[in-house]
Amino acid sequence: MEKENEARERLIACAKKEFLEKGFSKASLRSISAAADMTTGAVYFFCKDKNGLLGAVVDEPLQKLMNAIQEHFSEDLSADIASFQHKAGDHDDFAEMMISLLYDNRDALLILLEKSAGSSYEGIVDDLVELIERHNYALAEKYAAAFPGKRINDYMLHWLAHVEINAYVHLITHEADPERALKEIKPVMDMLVEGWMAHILEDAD
Amino acid sequence: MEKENEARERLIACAKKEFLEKGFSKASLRSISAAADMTTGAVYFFCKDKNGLLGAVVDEPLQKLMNAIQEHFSEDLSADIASFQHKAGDHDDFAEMMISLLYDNRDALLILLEKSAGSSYEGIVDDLVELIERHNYALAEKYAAAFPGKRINDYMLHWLAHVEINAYVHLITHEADPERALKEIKPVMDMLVEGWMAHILEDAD
Amino acid sequence: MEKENEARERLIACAKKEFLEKGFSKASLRSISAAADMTTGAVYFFCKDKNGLLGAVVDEPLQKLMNAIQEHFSEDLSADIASFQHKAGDHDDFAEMMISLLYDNRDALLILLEKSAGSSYEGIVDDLVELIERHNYALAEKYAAAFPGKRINDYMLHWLAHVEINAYVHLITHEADPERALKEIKPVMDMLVEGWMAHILEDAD
Amino acid sequence: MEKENEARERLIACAKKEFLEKGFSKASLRSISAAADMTTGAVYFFCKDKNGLLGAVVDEPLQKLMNAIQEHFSEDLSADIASFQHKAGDHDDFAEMMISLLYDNRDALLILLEKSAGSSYEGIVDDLVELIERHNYALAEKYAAAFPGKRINDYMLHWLAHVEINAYVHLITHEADPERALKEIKPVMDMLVEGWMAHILEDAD
DNA sequence: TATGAATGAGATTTCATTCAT
DNA sequence: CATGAATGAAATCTCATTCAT
Repeated sequence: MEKENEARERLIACAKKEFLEKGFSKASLRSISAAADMTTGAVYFFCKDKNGLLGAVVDEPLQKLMNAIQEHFSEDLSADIASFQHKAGDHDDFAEMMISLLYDNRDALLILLEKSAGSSYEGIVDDLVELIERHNYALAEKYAAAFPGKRINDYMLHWLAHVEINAYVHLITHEADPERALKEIKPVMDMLVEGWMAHILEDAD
Repeated sequence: MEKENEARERLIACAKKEFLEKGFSKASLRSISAAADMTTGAVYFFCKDKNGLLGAVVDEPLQKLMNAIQEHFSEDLSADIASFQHKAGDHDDFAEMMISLLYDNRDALLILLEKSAGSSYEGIVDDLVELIERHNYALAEKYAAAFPGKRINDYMLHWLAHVEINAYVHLITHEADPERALKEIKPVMDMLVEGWMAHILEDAD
Repeated sequence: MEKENEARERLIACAKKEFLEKGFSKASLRSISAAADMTTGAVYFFCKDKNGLLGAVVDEPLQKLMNAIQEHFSEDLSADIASFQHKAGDHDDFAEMMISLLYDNRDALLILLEKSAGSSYEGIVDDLVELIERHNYALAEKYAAAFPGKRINDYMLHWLAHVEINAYVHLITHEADPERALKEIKPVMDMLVEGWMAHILEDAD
Repeated sequence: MEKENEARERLIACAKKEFLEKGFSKASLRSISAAADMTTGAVYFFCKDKNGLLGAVVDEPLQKLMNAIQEHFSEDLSADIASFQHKAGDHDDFAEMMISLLYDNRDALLILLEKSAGSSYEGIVDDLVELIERHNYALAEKYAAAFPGKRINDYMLHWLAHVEINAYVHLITHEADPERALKEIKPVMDMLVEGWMAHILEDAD
């Protein structure tokens, strides 16, 4: 029973290695299947195609990540946000969750976020950015309500979402140790919150 | 007279288009030369190889960019930096210069910065980050001198250089109009300067 | 059962033919695969590359040849060489062995020895010459011991090794029948032995 | 006036260099003309084609060599060969002539004899062998007249012609200095003469 | 369940040669 | 006298994918 999965897991492990080293486009199914000690034909038994093989590597971590973010956001928004002072603390929670998720599946997520060009996942970073962006937009609207004569700076909003995601991408790319990563990311997130509050609104007209 | 360069320019224009659409790796010399109405052999009369063709597209803009940055930095450092308050204004100059350079050759630089994976230029963004990082490190050391008991946060320094470059990459990617671009980038740079001053130093030990 | 190797053997047979006719460099994988009734891609399923295809043709005969020579030499040297008069007879054994090996795989060895320019095998004749040369040098040193005031003529030693190898190359090139070949090679080898004994030593200074 | 030949001579010198390094087949007209600082088109002004360029390099030395050999042979045969004892001395003359000719145009002749595969000159060594062979055959017939019951060993005759030519090819390949070359070739030629006399005739059936 | 042979289309690159100017 | 642009065909090699067995 378990044996049936052995080959599949070997395949996925080898695929992960190759994708990480060469990126999706340059990865070769031949060399992956050779490394996994099977034929190219076998790959097509386990997965639909090359893109499906990438899916086998990244789908689960991706789902976990998306779910966790969305769950966090729904709590975040439904909570009564009396003051934005609490944001920093919230971000600490968010950072801890993200780092725990990211480092549990670091290789797969590195592939997904940085090495998936050419696959159906190549726009995934933009999707994440959009997710963050939508959430932050809701937040910004509440914030703006307190400042008549101000309006949301859309470019800033988009760019900050972009930077927030890339802060995590940069982190898992450059820092292998999750504990140090948590220490590194905190001032980064603080800076982003401060920047958010200082610049997310601009003068109307 | 001008006719002599016609074909070459047609080739480079078509190459630019293809690189922009597909990226270096997936760009096809066949389809480039077909679009430029010549044989693949002819491409090799004009350029050494595929990488050389990319060079023909990006080398000049790249040189201009690097020279301008380096020149700016040497002025910047040699100037007497009595107070860091002036930094914001300095950044305005830098931003204007960058935007003018970036938008004069937007397509070529988009290719260089975002679509050059697989070519000899693929590390260029990291090179630029390093350039900024070295400059900022020198700045940070002067800054740190005024705060005993503090030391430079190396991760923050590197990440901020990274973000600074990517702010410009993001800008030319998402904003086609240089005047609007200048307006968009200003609060971004302000935010980075504020973040820099607030977080570039950390408590020693 | 045997059918599984059919295509591979067809390929190797066609490659042998083409290499023999055109030499390695001018041989075309396209025309080889066309002759073998398969696509060029299929060639790369069976072999690593063009050089590997040549290997598939010549490796086995080459190994046999090298092993046989080396084995003969180790017997030859370890034997008690009381008198050099026996050399002629020894050479008969050597000649018989060589001819039997050479004519068992005549086409492959013709390719290897005369048509492999441009491949990784192109220095193989020199390697064989060196092998013979080293062996003959050891022999010459024993011989020289009996003649004080004489020393080994290095150029002659090298040239004779060269001629010995080329005598066999010439033989398989010009004589298709192994029995006649054996008859032809005998006086040639006799002449080389006589020449060796008469000229391998020169007056010291 | 002389200037007109400057470019041509530069071209030929560069061609000589490239042919020597890469051999005729792998030599590239592009790289030759680039080295000679002219366009590929210009090559076709000076020479008919690639083969003609090789001709420009080797024709003159080749003619000199052929003429000298033929002249020597006609003297040799017309002379009254009472005894074959004189042959050794004759060979000394021949050797001196050959070395003088070969080393006057060493590079060109090296190309001709060893690097002309793929060109119209690729059979030149065989032509020279045939020239020698025909001459030696005439000699052998005179020799045979003195030994009834013997006949010419055709294979030996051909092989010895082959070896004689290759002795010179080997010489210019391995020995750069003409004086040392003359010293090296003498025992080689002696050996060949002795071998000739001992083995050129075989028992008639 | 898995194999291994094979495809077919594509990739980049090189080359001798030509010819209008 | 010489150029420089261009051709066109061929070269080797790589790849994801398929399918009979």
